[in-house]
Amino acid sequence: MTQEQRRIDTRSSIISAAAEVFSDKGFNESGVEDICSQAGISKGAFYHHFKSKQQLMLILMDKWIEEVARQIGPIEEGQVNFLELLMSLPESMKPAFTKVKGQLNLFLELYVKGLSDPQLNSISRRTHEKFTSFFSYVVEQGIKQGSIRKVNVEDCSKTLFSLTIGFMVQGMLDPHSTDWAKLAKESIGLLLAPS
Amino acid sequence: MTQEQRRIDTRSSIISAAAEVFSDKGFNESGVEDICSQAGISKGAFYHHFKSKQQLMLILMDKWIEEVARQIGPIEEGQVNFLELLMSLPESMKPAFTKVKGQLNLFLELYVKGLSDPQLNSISRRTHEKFTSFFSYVVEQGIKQGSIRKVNVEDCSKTLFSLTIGFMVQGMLDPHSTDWAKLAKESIGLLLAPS
Amino acid sequence: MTQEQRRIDTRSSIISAAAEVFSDKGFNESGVEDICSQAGISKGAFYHHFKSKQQLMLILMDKWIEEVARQIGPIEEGQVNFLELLMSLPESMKPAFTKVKGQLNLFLELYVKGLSDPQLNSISRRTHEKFTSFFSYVVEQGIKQGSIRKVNVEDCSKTLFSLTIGFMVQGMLDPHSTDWAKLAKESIGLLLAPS
Amino acid sequence: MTQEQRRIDTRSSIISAAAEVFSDKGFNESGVEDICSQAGISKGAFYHHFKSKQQLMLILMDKWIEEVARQIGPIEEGQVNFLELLMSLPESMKPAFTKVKGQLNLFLELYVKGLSDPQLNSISRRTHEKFTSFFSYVVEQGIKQGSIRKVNVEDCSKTLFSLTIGFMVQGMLDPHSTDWAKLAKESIGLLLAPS
DNA sequence: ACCCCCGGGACGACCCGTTCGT
DNA sequence: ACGAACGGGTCGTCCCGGGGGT
Repeated sequence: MTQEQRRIDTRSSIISAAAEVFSDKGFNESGVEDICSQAGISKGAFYHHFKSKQQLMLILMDKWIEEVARQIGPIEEGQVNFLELLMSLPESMKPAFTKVKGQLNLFLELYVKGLSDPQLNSISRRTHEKFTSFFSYVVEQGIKQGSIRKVNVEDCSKTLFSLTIGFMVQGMLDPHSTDWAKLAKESIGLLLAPS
Repeated sequence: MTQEQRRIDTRSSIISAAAEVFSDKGFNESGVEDICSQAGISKGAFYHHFKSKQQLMLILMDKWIEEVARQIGPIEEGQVNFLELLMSLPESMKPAFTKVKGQLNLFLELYVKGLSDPQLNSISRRTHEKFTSFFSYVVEQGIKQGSIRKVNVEDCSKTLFSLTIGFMVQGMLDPHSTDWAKLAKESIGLLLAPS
Repeated sequence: MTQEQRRIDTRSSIISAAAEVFSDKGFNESGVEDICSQAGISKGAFYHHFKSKQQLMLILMDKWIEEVARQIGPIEEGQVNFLELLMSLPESMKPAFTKVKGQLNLFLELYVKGLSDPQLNSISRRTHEKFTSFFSYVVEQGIKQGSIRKVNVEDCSKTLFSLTIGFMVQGMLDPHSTDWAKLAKESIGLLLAPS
Repeated sequence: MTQEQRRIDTRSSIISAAAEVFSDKGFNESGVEDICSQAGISKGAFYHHFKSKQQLMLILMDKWIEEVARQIGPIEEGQVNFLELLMSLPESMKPAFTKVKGQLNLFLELYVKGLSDPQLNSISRRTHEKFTSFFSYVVEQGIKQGSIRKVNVEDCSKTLFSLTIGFMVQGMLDPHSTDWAKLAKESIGLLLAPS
């Protein structure tokens, strides 16, 4: 039991150390050594738990993707206005994003690398899939409900994904001069409100 | 003169070799050695012309940014419908993008890195600035003209930039299943057409 | 008793795993990990039974040497022709060698290392001693018997050892093109048959 | 020119440093670092000249093999007694061997590894070939000349190779108690002298 | 007493961007 | 413009110890 506990502790201390270090300096610029000393363990321990730096990072990304999926996932069934849900999303995710602010760097770095690097490709694809399937669902429901204009669901979710990425990027580049959440909200409104 | 010519030739051969190699393997993964052998020169020559790998890359990005600016820049004054100009932009840039397809990888990689890395930050900022100022101009004119709905110009250009980045990314992830240019066009229409 | 049995089982499973792994990949190239997983035990168990990889290997070699000694050892007292005994030795050992074919690699590797490495020196010395003392005995008897030409016994056994090693090596290098046992037999005949 | 000279100097200083270090500690036990500091150069220089530790060692072995081939190679055409040539060989090679005494360790280590390791196999094969073809030639001539008994040339050269290896090994194990060259001479005599 | 897992930390070969003498 | 040399840094591996658990 104690043994099992120790294992888990060490493992998660490595993971959170890695999250921090990667976020700080980027993947390539982070050494395994850095992560180890940050986690207070040895390289032996590191390679006992993970077979490579890359694998650790993949795991990290998986967690991130699942985390995001969990945040956008649960739509309270009930009397929701789906358009409003969508429009309020940026605002409601703001705290989540600012919390893991550093992570976003890493995530985007890897996401973009995944566009061309076959080894990381699944990161990009899965992220894309999580978001677009969510958007598709919401838009579809909104259309049924009448709160969202009749649009092509597939296309629409892709456009929404564009906005998501685009505003993320701009939010990182210049976090303060603009209220990105508000802007996103308005854009969504323009796109989807019934005329 | 011959000296001068040779100098310029070498320099540009390095640059285009770098463009190719970087695009192929990414910045970190490309060695100076690779670039040199691709350009058919020695490391001595390389460091004679550029003081570091990073500097070369910065120069490369500069060229890229200027190139893009040149492509979107010249608006034929005259009887243009500014909304249509905007809407046809994705389509008209398609060949330009597919031609330098590999470059886009590199550009996005660096652009995203620049979001957090102070050394590369100017890449991201300047790119953003080029695009948004162009969008601002066009939207402004369009509003005057009446072809574009009355919107906040600043905000609108940011939204357009979001779409630009977002569709670029998705276009790289999955170039064939969707006609991204058409989709972008429609999105722009929804956003900007006078109601 | 059950305890004791288990202990012995584990121990010998480690030993035979080591024999296999070492033979396969050589001593340096074999990791303790490899041996453990091959034996189906943990590293902890390994170090419970043996104090180091090297010690295990020493033990392994000891077994090998004793095994060989046992094979060449028992000479049926009685009406043997000692020359014929010697000449038929290569043939009769052929099956023994081909069976443990892989082992021979390891043995020679360590034997040769032992020539210069003080830590392994006893391997080489003891092997040499086992063979030469056996040869000495046989030759001596053969001379008494008259089946072997009058030669210097010491020198002769050294020459026989040379042939042993030499044909082993060549047999490994090229097992099939030549009938090494037959060749060895003839060589021995030439050397020892009474003129 | 000076540049070229420097290149050659460095290269050969690495090679001789490697010869020394390898001989001293064996291949696996020698670090690239050791070789570099022994040669008074940096790791960068090392990898500029050789692509791996292994490749360097292969080159070293090549040189060794060629060197040995050169030593046994040139048979003065003229009035030689081929049997005597063969019998005096061990004696005449004694100085050559004692000079490169340390090398022999390494050579045997690699030779034996080459028996099973495909990457090193050429070392063993080529060595074997150099020796046996030399022996074949001499024996053949000796037979024509009448100084050597009529034997199967191929088989005979293999037996001679056995003796070569066998006495080398024993000579390393115990250099002083026995006059190996003399012993080898006698063995050859027994094998090849016309009856 | 036997065995397991976890961990330690030194060290391995190799690569890299860069400088400097020619 | 060349290419030899530099030397610090990389990830990953290795052999081994020690504290829990059965």
